Amino acid sequence: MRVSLAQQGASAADRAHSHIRAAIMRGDLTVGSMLSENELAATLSMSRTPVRAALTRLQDEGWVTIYAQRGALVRELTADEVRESAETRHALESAGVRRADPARREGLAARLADNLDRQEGALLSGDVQGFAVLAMRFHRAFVELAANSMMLSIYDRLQDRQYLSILRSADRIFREPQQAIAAHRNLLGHAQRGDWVAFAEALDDHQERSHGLDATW
Amino acid sequence: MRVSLAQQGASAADRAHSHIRAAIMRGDLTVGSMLSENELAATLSMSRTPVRAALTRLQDEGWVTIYAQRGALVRELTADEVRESAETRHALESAGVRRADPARREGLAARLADNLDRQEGALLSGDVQGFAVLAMRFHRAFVELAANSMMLSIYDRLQDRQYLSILRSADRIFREPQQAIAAHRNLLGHAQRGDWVAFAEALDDHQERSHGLDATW
DNA sequence: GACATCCAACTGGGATACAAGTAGGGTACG
DNA sequence: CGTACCCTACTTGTATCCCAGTTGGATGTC
Repeated sequence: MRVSLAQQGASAADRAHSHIRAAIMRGDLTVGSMLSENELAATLSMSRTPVRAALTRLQDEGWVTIYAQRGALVRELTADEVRESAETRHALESAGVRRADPARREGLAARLADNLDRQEGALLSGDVQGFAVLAMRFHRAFVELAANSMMLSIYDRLQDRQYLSILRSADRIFREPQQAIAAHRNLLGHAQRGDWVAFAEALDDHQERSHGLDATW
Repeated sequence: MRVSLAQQGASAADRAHSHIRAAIMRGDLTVGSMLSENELAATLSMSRTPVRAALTRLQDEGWVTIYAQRGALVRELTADEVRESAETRHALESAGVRRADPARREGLAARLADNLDRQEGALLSGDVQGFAVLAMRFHRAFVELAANSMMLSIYDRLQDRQYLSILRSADRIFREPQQAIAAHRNLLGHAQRGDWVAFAEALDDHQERSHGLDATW
């Protein structure tokens, strides 16, 4: 999730950025609500200037839309965006598997064994949020194989942005818990063998089954 | 290149952003030079506030690094960034070919025939910049196959950011003009047949040959 | 001449002041 | 009662002001 905790050394603009972002992810600031620079500045005990900078960044990242002279609206992801994000993450995960050097690949299963166990536990105990975080980390591991920080930062932004819609569509997973786990083990197997073609196809299938065209996990 | 022309309706911050960005791409603001908010504000006849917003955005996009109380430095791409960008663009182009629906694939050769001819012309006449722009459009076409605006916007940002280093490494191409064209035709062939595995491998090769690990074209 | 110190002139970060535009409600008029 | 209008209370966008931190050169000292 990488909700960067408000560091003491950070600038006011950074604090504002992470505060607003966290509030949206928590559901504290609901989709469709209008954000006022004045209001935010007051609650954060700072002036409008850093708040404004934060909102601009949040717009670049897709969290809000700023309407001139009217305000910043907390955006919903459109169906298209959800699909496009899934396809983009697919591309990055596949590229990670494709570029993985053998040493990294072999360590992968060991590194993810614990994660998979805990996924199962979360599914059985009905811990939606816990499962979501674990699954996100699981998928991220494939991108990490590429040893490419640029891909990772792009991937992280897409995944974070989708966190809410992932939570929302979680029930679909919980109806057939074993299938999701099986799909994950399947992906891991392909990745470990370095079979990126099979991986890509399995990931297509996984994305499809998990939620029509929703998030990836 | 998409150097967004300074629109009259745009805000001062937008004007500042596109002005500075264009100046860097033109080589007017050289890598390593220090930008002063005051100075930029003066030449653009506006206050520091919009300039400041523009510089912040440019930092997010990787063009400059802002040092507190010192100024904004026009950044050079590190070798790592060049490599990582090439790998990321590789992932997106391959994904485009993979996701292309047959109808789009078939139109591709026709759509790029003219481009390829003009590439050849630019190579023969020694028009470096012209060739660079054409080659960038050529590669972009593969991403367009995915019909995914998110991928495209990510790709565009990477490609723009790399424009200068592409120009710089152009001479390597001009030493063996026929090879570059042949590689492009080869890529196009794989794409048209929908053979994304072969496409990915050929693109690896193409990137390697064009410039060790430099830009993609 | 080499080095430490200090100071003045910068820098960007943030707060505040002002300008310009929007939306919505109250009011006057038909 | 319906409608057009206007005015007020908001909103963001930009300009200006203040502050703290950095830097590099001038100065004094050894």
